[in-house]
Amino acid sequence: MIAGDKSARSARKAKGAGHLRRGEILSAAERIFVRDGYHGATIRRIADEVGISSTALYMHFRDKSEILVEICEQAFAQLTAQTDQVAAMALEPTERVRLILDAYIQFGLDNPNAYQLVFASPPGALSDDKLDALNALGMQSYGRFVAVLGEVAAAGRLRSGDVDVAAQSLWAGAHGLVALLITQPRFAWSASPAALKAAMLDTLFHGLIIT
Amino acid sequence: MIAGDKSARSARKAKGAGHLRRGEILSAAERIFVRDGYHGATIRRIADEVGISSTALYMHFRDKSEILVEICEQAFAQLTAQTDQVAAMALEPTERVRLILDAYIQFGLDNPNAYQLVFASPPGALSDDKLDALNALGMQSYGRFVAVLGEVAAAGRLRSGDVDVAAQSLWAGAHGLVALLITQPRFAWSASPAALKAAMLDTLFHGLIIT
Amino acid sequence: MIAGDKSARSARKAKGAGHLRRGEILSAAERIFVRDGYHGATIRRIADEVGISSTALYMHFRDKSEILVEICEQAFAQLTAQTDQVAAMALEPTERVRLILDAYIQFGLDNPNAYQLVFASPPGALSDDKLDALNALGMQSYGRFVAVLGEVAAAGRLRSGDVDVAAQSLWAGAHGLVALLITQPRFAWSASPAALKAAMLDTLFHGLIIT
Amino acid sequence: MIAGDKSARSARKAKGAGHLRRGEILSAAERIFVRDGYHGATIRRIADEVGISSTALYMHFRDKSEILVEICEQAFAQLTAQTDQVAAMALEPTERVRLILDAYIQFGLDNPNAYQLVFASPPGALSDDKLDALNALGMQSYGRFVAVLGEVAAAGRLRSGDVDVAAQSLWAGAHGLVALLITQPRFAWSASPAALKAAMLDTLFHGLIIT
DNA sequence: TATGAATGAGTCTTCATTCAT
DNA sequence: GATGAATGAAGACTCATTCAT
Repeated sequence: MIAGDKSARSARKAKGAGHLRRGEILSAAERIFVRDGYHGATIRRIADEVGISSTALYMHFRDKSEILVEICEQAFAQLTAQTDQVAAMALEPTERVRLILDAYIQFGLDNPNAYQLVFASPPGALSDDKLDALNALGMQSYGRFVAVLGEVAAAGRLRSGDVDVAAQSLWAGAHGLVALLITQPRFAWSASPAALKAAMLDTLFHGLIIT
Repeated sequence: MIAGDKSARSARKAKGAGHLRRGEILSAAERIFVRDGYHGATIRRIADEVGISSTALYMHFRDKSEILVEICEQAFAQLTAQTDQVAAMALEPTERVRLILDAYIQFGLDNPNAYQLVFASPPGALSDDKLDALNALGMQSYGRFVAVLGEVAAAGRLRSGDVDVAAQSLWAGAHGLVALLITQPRFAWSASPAALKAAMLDTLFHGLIIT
Repeated sequence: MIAGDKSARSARKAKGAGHLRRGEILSAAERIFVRDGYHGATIRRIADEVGISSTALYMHFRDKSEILVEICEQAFAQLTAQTDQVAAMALEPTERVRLILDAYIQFGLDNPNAYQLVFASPPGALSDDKLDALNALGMQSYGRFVAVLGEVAAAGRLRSGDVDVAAQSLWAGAHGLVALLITQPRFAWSASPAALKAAMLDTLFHGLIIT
Repeated sequence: MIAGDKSARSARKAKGAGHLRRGEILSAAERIFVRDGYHGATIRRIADEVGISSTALYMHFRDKSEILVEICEQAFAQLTAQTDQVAAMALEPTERVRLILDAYIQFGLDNPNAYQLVFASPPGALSDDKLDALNALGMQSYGRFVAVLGEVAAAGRLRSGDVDVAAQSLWAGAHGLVALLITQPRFAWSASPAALKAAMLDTLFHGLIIT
């Protein structure tokens, strides 16, 4: 039913200005989610930011969590597309792994809002159903990544034996940098985000991959 | 718990009683912060968990954020003490660096509540003043860590030239693992937290430090 | 229903189209009034049930209460017609009184929705004007009934002296059964509605009318 | 748990002024329920009537339906007590049956508010659990009544064979009068409520009971 | 005739906080 | 040191209704 609803709604909105409003709301919500966190992003504040009444939000989204979910879905879709693109490049597997991670970190820095939503949404914000759905989406991108890393392992270029553990270490390293840069803007970082990203990738690659 | 309360009542005029209450409140608050997130941890729920009226909380803490701050302070104090202890050990600097990071990760896994509070407290929860104070505390522990890493660099054992960048990479790597393990319990981790911790430390050390 | 709509569109300028819609809306509203009560019957739900937009309802009815009123009017018209028909039969007055009451109860059981609306519409739902108008309609049917009962009295067959009091007792008895059967479906009724109806009529007749 | 809660709350309130407030709220709510119906009786209006903030209501009642339930419970308790008292009188069974019904009707006329709440609470107002609980309470009073009517039957004084059907007819008759008098104040009643009550009881008794 | 978009008032409920006792 | 009662502000959400198209 939900799926039916949605397809009906997209059909409706495709022909009119509804699409625009939906987009406006999503980006306003994203902005506020970042600035004030999930609970600070109240329906009223989002509506104010868009310049409409709070009631009007309910014409476009069933409830508050639907806004959150949609933002995450968009972000994940983008991430997966980006990962797919890099994974399909005609390059050495090790280079592709590095590019994927590079793009991942860059994505996090470019979309701190969505990134935080996905990786640090507060307990209770989303129902288990929605969390599961979101997790499944996240797995798509991660799956691509592990596949390429598998190629590296198959080529005998992985220092550690276990592909999964290696993948999780790389992911954790990338995530750590994104997360800290986002949540600790007051920290006295000693270099630009780009430089820190490069340093982190160097570290992880020296650490894990035989070049 | 309620029974405990009552038995304590006979001794409530004893000098230390207020202190005990404060401690009870702090640990109750910490428990709930973890379970329900910052916004889920309401004054009433904390008071119920302790077994006192919500009004009574205000006899011990000026407001909700003060509870939060105190939890963070305790956590940081513990972290700093632990870092100091390791830093003072009679070991090779590289070994001390590794032990510090190991203890850091372990601390995060053991105190996910406080850890999240400190490194992912929702925007708006704390005033800028309090954030600054907390940051200063955090710097103590971080400063110890950088000092030891400086010894490593001085011994020419640092692959990268910049001590600060190296420190930040190591921190980010450690933080990433803690953060993901805490916030993604649904993920299909391929090894135990301890094993993942070891793998991450290996990676970071192979990557950054000349052994 | 939507398909039906579209096929009707070619003929929409035909005189009766508006009338059909009106009827559709009324029966949808009636259905929902029963299921969800007056306040549960929202404009949107009615519109959804019909398969049109909520705005479209306002092309046929000035506001929500107008729908309510019209349903009641229809019900009363039906009740009056039915009463008239029985009252005109070539039967003993006592038999006609009984048939009228029988039909009244049956009407209530067959149209619990409308019946409740008329006899238990929630305060505030209707303006005083509309209530007066509805009352006047109700009086038509009641008037017919009293007239026939007058014939019974004229024939000296009424145990009690006062025709009006007798009429009101009979009405109350009939109403009581309808009302309880409608509002207390969870009660452990010991017989079918039809049997209870017969029992109630027997009681009232033994009680009031000399046979 | 609910039971535990309640007993704790009564214990708390028993010693202070809370009891008074609770009572004030209940009677204010009852007044408004009558005047405006269940949905018209909003938390805010009730609070205004009492002269407190709407928030304060939640100190005394978990939610709106709890107020409703408590009113009904009180009414039922009163009704049961009254029925018990009459049922235990040293009178002929037939006289006791009549007195019970008389008191029942009088109770409805004296407490139109609670009466309507119990016998015409709108769908959706109460959860099934609460409805069941209320029904069980109602059955107590009804059970007493049926017992006395059983004595009448045992004495061979019941015109109809089935005690249950007879009881339900009597109940319906009594209810009908109460319901109409309450909901149709605009009707041109030809006698006082007391007179109509007497007439109704005469009718029902002539109809059902052999004197 | 019909609609999508919008709105202001209002729903119940929960929050952190205060005050008299 | 502790409490019950209270409150104003705010939370998400729904309502009947309107208006431009």
